[in-house]
Amino acid sequence: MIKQAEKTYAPLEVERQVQEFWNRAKVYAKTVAARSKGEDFYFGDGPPYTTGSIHLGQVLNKSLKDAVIRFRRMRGFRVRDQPGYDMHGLPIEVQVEKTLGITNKKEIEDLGIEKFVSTCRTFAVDLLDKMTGQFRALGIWMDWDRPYMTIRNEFIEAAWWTLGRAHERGLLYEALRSTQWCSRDETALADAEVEYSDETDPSIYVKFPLRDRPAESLLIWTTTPWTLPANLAIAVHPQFVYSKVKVVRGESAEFLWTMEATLATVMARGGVTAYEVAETTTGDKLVGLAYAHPLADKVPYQATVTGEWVHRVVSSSTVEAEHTGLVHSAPGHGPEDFELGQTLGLPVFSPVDGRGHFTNEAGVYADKPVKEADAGIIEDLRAANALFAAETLVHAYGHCWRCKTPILYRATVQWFLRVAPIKAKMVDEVRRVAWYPEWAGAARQMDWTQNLRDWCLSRQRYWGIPLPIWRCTKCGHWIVVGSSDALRKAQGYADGMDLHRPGIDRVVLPCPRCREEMRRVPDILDVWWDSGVASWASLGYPARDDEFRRWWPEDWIVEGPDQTRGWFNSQLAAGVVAFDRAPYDSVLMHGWVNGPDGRQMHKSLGNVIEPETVVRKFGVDALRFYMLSVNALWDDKTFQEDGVRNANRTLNILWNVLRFATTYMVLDRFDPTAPDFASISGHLRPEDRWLLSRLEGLKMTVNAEFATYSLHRAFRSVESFILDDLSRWYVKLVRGRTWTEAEDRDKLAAYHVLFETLRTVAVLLAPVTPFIAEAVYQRLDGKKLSVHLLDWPSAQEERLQPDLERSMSIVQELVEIVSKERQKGGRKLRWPLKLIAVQAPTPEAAMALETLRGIFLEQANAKALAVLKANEEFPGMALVVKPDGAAIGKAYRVLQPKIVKLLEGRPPEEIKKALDKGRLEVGVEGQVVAIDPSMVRFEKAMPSEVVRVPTPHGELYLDLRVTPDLRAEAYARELIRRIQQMRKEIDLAVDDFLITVVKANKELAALIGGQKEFMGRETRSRRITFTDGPVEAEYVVEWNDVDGHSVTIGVTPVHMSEALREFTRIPGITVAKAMALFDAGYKSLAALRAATKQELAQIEGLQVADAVRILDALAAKTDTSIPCPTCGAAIAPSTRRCPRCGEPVATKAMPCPRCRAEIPPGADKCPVCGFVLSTPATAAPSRVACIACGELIPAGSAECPSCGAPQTRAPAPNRAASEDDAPPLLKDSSSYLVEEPVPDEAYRLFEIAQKAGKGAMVITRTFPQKVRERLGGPPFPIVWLSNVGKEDTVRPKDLEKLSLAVEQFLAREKGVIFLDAIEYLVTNNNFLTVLRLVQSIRDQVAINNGVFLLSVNPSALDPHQLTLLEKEVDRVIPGSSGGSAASGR
RNA sequence: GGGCCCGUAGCUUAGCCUGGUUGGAGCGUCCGGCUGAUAACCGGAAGGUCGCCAGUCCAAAUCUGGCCGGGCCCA
Repeated sequence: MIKQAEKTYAPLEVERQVQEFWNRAKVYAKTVAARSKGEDFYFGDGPPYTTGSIHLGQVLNKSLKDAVIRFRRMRGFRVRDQPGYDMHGLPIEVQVEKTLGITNKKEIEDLGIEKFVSTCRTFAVDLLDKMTGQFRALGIWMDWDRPYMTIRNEFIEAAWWTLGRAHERGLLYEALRSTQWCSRDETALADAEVEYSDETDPSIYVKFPLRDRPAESLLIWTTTPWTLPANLAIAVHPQFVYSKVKVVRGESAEFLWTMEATLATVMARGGVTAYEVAETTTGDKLVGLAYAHPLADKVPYQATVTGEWVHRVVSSSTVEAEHTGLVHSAPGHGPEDFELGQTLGLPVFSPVDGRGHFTNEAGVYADKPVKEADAGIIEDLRAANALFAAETLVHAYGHCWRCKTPILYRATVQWFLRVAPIKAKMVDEVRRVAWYPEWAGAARQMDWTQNLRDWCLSRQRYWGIPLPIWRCTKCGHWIVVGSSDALRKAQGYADGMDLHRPGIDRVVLPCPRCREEMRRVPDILDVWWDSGVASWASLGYPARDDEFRRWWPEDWIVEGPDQTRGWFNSQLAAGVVAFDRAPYDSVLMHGWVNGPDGRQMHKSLGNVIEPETVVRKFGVDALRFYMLSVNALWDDKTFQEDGVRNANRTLNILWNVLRFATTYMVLDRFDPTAPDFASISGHLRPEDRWLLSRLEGLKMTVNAEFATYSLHRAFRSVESFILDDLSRWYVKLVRGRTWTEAEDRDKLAAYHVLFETLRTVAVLLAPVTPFIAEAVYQRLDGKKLSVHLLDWPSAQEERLQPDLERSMSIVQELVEIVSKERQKGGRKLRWPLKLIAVQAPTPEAAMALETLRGIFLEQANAKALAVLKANEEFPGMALVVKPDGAAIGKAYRVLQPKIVKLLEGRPPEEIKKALDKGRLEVGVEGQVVAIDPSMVRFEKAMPSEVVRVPTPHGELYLDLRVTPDLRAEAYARELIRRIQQMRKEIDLAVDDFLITVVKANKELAALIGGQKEFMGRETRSRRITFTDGPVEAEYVVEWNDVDGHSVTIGVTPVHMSEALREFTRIPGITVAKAMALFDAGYKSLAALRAATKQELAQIEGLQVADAVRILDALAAKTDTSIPCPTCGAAIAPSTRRCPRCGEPVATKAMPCPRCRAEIPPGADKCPVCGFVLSTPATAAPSRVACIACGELIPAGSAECPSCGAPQTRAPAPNRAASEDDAPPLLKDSSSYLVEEPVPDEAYRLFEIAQKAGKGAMVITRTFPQKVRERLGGPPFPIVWLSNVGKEDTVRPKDLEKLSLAVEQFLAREKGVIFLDAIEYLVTNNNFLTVLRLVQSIRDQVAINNGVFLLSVNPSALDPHQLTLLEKEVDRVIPGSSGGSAASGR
């Protein structure tokens, strides 16, 4: 049933209601269940880190996921939608450290790892809950009750198993390497964990004196002075050209080796202006030169270290041609230095500890944090005369991405994944996977993958997946434990124990080689390994493989650009390690959400916007809509609150349209299922067909755009459909139709179109704005429990009407031009135009104006439209009098000038009229002069108030001249507008009436006197009076400027709408009759109850039959259905389980009808004997093909959800029987109209009644014998309508005789009167006479407890006539070819 | 230095893949209109070197190359 939408769109309230409804009716679970038979679709959720609060980027991320999941479900897929959380790692460790008030690893160990890790767990779970709450509030439908968590044992085992696979394939190794190290967290970092940001560092040029060449030095450049104590060599590029430069400063001269190419720049750095090149050579010639370490006296190691290449110039092709071209090399620090050192056999000297402090090996610098030592080192260099230049520079430098500490390079022993052997496969997989946009894969991911280096997997921390490597304390043999099974018999292992540290550290295994103890390597795994294995870990693999076999690999994943090196990469690597393939088949990469200034949101920039703030203002739907439609998903977004405001505005307009539609539908008790679409389709106006065509086009666009994830285009097209097509055009066009009082099909057609359109829009919006989509659907339709249970519509191209759309767009353009010209010419829209002409329209435009003439005139507010040929003259040309001076002068001499002036001053039409009859006599200076046709010529001219505009569709003429009639109408409209505003101000119900008094000056009153009826109709004024005295009314407003006049308007509400609504609910009581009742003093149902039949029958406009009806209706039991407490559907009071939502209705236990055992509330069957109380409504509906388009639709659908075609009335199995589904039984005292081309259903009903023992009488045109053959049964009287003139015939014109026959029959017995020849009667009589006969028979059966059954072929009657007939009966029944449901009335 | 993305009105952007009416919107500004979906809404005007320069083409916001600016990632 349609419910009126609330007056204003309150997004937060809508969200609250809908969330509450979803929870109450368990809609999410039911939506999932409804697709349980669909094709599998494995969506992989990239696990967000549990930070406790979500940011706008995550709003985009999850909204996008939600939209696609919902879309897929509506397309019939069974979607795996388990969310995930990344819960291990440094951020939580850091947070916990802060909470516990500790700052380093030692303090953690002192506190106890046990306590630390358990605090981390508590934190993580708590943060997870908070985030889940926020995601839920965003309307994200995922399986929030069972997310995958990286901290679970089964997840840990999956990570172990995968590492085991790596080991099996020989990809795991332990090595001493220069690694990126976070000194705060005291752990190694992987490439993926290093984040670059600007840092100010020293930039120094240092001289390294050559041993065997006095006064000669090598000049190097570095930004990390703290690595100089560990310097062991200086690298040159063998092919670069180097110069020995003579530099003279003061007294002394020295020689510096530096690269030739950058000589000038480098010298400038050192402030050297005078220098000369003493020698030039290539790098290879310098190799082998020995130098003295300038800090040898500060760092004892440097004084003692020996080796072939120690403190020598070495050759390296990695040296770049910048700065001095000589690179200081410290194999214990830089990765390239390390590699170089390894090949040359240099020692790995790394005098820095895990905390980033110099060790004792660093001599005087011992114990200092390395960065703090920079200044001292620079000073020492200066003192040693080794400093050439010292500056600072700002450059991108790596930081720990979790704690932001600048990284150090430090040589440590770590565990690595060897990438080289699998890289080719990874690259192939990047190529195979479908990327959206394409460059995210082909360019970005490919670039990253091709440059991959070995992956450092080990971390020296606590809160993470323990590295499953056990090593023999004696022989050093190590193994990888691939599952907890392998630990089962181990010492210290208990079944089901938590696999985290420190418990796992106590597990000891026997060494298979030497039988000694194996202990776990204390490291934990990089958290990226956690997420990398998510696609199978979340499926419980390898512990069990049922889910894995069913779902894996992921069909689709979507994340931001940071995941190129993050999750896209870790999954790819882990997938290739474990299964030789990427675990995903398609990847969508979305952009960043930046702050309003276009920069990334950062606390320090003060440009952070919290999702919560935005949601509070505009609601979740607006935010989601904005996020998914503002630009292409893969482009970065500059978040603008105005954009969300705009989205909210669009949704508000949608709501307004809904409000508009439902307001009138509810007033008219519109039932979208009856009469059905087929019977309406003949009444569709061009604008209706236009909108439906646009709707199909919209479906096509949305579907096409969804296919390539161009969601912004999909949703923008929905938006412009709502705004332009639906709200700004269609609603404007149909407004008038909804005001029609009568129950006519034209209005029903408009309702149908509005209904269909809004319903479809709700469906199309369901993925992106799930709340308002649900709200719209529930108010409109609600046949299904939720809009999210509906099937996604596919477009029917054959329903497109491109010609009509083209025509409409031409008319729209022309209307637009007219309004533009009106604005220029100062004619408001309320002032009608006399005439619009289009000259030489293009063929398209001519067709448009022909088919859509009415729309054009109405929207342009013009009285007439003329279409002119190219050579035709504008019909509104003005007549101009051209007096013939010579002819007049000849006749009247000196009077000539005065006569000419006088003639020119008179209306030309008047002169022409007189001259056409003969001659015109005018008085000049006391004389009467006669003007004959020879003295005057007439010309035609374009009046100045006619505007001529060229348009692409033809030349447009607008006649802006105002006539008294037009003026009257304009003023009437001015007053109407003001009265309407007053209605609104006193908050009067739309369908209520007024008494209106208008005080205006005589001139105005006289002008608009003729418009009273128009004004009354438009303002629902039962009476309008003009007065010149004081205005007495309930509400009076003085309008000072009604286009120049002062008018006082008084309105007094009649307050009868409530009563009218109640009264018209009684079958057969029209609005007019209801008003008669009201006027007679019956203002409520209670008042009616107190009335007697006689009293009612005496009311003017009412008949005895009406009185009977009223009293019957009041006596009858009122609607006994109750709303389902869960979903609000109307259900019978005895229902135990709601057929719509499937939720229990009963709150009390009841005894089993069979065994008397107690059946608990909500149960469907007896727990003891199994007796089934009612058929469960949730039985999965089987699907059948639509008879028209072949789309698979739920069995029992009345209409195809895709093409709208009505389905034959195959009774759906398992459907709870309701009154509407049952064959309509003929009730006594009632009249029925069966609409069908041939009277099959009517005959069937008649037969049923007859078999039930009712008396019967048939009035027919068919030969009586044939009727008897067809109906059989006991004999019954037949009135044969025929002109044959036999005794038993009645001539079709002789309605009196017919009426008499009926009267006699009813006097004899109370039976069924079946008339199947109404069309025949109509063709032979005035329709109103036939209608009166119908009324009379109807009234007679009402009084005599008979039944009147009328069969009609709808296409044989004028629709208007059909409508009138429908109004006279109690119930209209669509026949066999008409549709499926009967319409109650 | 390398890879990728972005650059269109004051702001946010569509259009670019697949070249072709006069480059569309929204916000903001100014001016108007409308009035029972209106605490709304609608229209008009002003506002554009489509980052710049070349090239291809009958034709370039769109394709190609180069440059400039911004961003992300990598070195």
